[in-house]
Amino acid sequence: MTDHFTSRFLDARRDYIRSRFPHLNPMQQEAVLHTEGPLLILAGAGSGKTSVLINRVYNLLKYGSASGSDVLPPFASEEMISELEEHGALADDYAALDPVPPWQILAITFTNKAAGELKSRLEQLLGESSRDIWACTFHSACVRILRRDCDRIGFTRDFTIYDTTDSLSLIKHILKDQNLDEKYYPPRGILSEISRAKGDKILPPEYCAEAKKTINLHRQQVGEIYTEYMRRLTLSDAMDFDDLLLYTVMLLRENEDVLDYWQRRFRYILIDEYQDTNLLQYELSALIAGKHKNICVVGDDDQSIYKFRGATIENILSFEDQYKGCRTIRLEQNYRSTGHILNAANSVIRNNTERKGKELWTDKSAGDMIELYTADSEKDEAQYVASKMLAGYSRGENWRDYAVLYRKNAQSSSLEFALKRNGIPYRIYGGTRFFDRAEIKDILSYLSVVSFPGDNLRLERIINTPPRGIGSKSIETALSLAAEEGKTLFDVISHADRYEDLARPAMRMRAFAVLIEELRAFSEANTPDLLFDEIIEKTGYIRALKEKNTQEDTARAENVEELKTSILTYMKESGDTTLAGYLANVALYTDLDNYDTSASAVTLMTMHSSKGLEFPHVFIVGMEETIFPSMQAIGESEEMEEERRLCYVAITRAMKTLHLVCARERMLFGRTTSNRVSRFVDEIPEEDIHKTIPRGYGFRDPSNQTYVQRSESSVGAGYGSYVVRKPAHKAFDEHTVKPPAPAKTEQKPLLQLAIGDSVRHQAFHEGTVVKITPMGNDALLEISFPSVGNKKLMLRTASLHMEKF
DNA sequence: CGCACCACAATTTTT
DNA sequence: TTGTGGTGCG
Repeated sequence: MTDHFTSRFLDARRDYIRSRFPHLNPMQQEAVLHTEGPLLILAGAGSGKTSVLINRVYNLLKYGSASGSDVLPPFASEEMISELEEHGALADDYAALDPVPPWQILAITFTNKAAGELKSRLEQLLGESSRDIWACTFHSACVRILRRDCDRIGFTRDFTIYDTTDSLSLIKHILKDQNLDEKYYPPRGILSEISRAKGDKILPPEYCAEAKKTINLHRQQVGEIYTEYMRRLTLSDAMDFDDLLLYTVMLLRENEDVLDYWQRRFRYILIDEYQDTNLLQYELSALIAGKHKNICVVGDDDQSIYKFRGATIENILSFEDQYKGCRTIRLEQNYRSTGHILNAANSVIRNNTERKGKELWTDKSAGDMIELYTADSEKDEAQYVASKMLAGYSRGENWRDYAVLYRKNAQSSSLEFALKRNGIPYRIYGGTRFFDRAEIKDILSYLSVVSFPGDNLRLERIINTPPRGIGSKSIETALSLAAEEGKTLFDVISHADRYEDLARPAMRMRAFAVLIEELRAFSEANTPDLLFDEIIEKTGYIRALKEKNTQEDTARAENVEELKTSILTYMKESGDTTLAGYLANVALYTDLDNYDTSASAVTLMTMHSSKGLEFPHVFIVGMEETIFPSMQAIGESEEMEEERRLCYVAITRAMKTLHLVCARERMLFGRTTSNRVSRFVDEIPEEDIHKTIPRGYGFRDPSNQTYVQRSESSVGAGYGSYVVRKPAHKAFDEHTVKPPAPAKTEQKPLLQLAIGDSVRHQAFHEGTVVKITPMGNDALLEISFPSVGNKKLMLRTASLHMEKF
């Protein structure tokens, strides 16, 4: 066989395999075909990276290393070449070289949701065999690795996972015990300091040593807290989120056989959102990939928005140095957004200096221009958003195609009100999470304590919930007794009668300990869902809530019921009926995992949570200095760049239309404030954005341009508008001179309605008034619309979009 | 021991 | 403005 033959065979094979991915562009194909050795994919927003990931896995499973290898199969022949070239029936078999078994692939994503999506798309493409692929987050991968060998690092198989709330409350306890003032030692700050240390692989001894050198008393004290924090976690057989990574790295570093096992096991590693990884995650991936070096990372330095929680953009910026001979592929064709939107995104991000440099392009049309609307107030801002949505809905758009993005969660409330008043269905993501609710934490604490009574933190949480006459004083006494004797709180309360100091609560404490023992015995023989019932029954938790009979407590009781659903779902989906398994799963679970794209409702979320999602129509509200960019980023160039990346992320969520909204004044911490329009708006080229200032603003812009009327037929009264044809650089003057108060809101007279009246609504069409409830100088209407069902609308708002007939 | 009231602060967030 | 946490009283 000649070299010529070899290269002909390899070419034919590669071309054949490439032809199996006709739906991908050449760059994407390259990324799919490069199977051997390190690969860095710089994937811009909307460039189809998920597609690439999935097809890469498909290629590995189907053709193995064939497309990336120069090894010939045994018995390579001329016939095989022609079969490949002609795409014959046997071509598939001839092309394959050592197909990769699914269990040798590890695909790491950042959220459970992304992992779930990856899994389901792989299953669609590959069927059954995709089951054995590890598609999970760093954290859940670590849990699985740790469970196998946790005895080597001094944990039991059933170690529990502390979430941020647990960690926070542990920190608070330690502060209290060490007589430290939360004012000078803010628990959140301490926790993120500890988290940062762990992320940089600095353990308490090293941290304390470093702190001693600095003669910084505060830091030394933090070192003490850190030491104690770790000590107590270990005592409770618990790990926090960072520990999962930390201990896994330590396990692999210190145990060659374990490292060897996992290195052999995972021949191919894929990591998504690499720009969001920290040092620990980098090290973990380097360890596992250490043998085969088949590591493929996907990321976008421009979308790195989590530096504040320890992500280091360095990982992606220096990947090429860390893996010599690495292949870098850029995916710059955007399949999501139309021209103006993309141009705006490129123009904004170009102002950052710390980046690899990447320019998105599209072969789509320019599409609609970006709209900038300058609202009066946050109320007006919200009403504008609602009106635009109603207009869209009346043109046949679906609610689910709309999203409103904002910088911080607190901005959601005015939007919520506006959407409610207008009868627009919406969903809010973020804010307080289901698993962070007190009642859920309570029940989960019961489950944890049943699983491991040595967990002082959680035992303390439930010892008097619902109230059973064990007050904080008694708990404190018991805790210090436990500390003195080196026992757990549970040990002490089990034998409370042996301690003089606990004479009074002794009976109640023992009764509680007996309750836990009984539940433990029960859990030995029963599945978690039955244990849940038993806990509710024996503790009277729901009963206590229902007795209060307030609306809030009823909602709480419902949440608790909902928790049972989560247990049942877990048991059904994983086939695992162990309590420890469920608890680990729950700790790693978040609300975003519940994100349901099929619901017919508009989406409200922070720009951060929107990463990875896309919507046909996007509104970004609060485009004002001190809000976005946020107050704390102003004057800090690194943070400003992160804000700008956030802006880039937000803009690139939009597929067809993008509305930016700023408010002339808004209520901030109970004060009316007025801020200049966001610098990011200025960074968008004039030809991509169309600035609207509502009728009634009688002020001149600095460049003395005339306002030109523009017709806006689709939206009702209140949003007819004037436009600056060649807008001034700023939407309004930079010193905060307030323009004369506009007289523009609710120019339409209120409708005079009675029950039974027929109305025609702009978006919901014809309907009949079925109920009117006066509320102050407004009224709550309930109108029956044959096309959409019953809607509750506020009279004042609805009058803008509705007429009587 | 539980509840009510007042002071105080106030991004972003996944696991 | 809103939510939280601490204190003081019943």
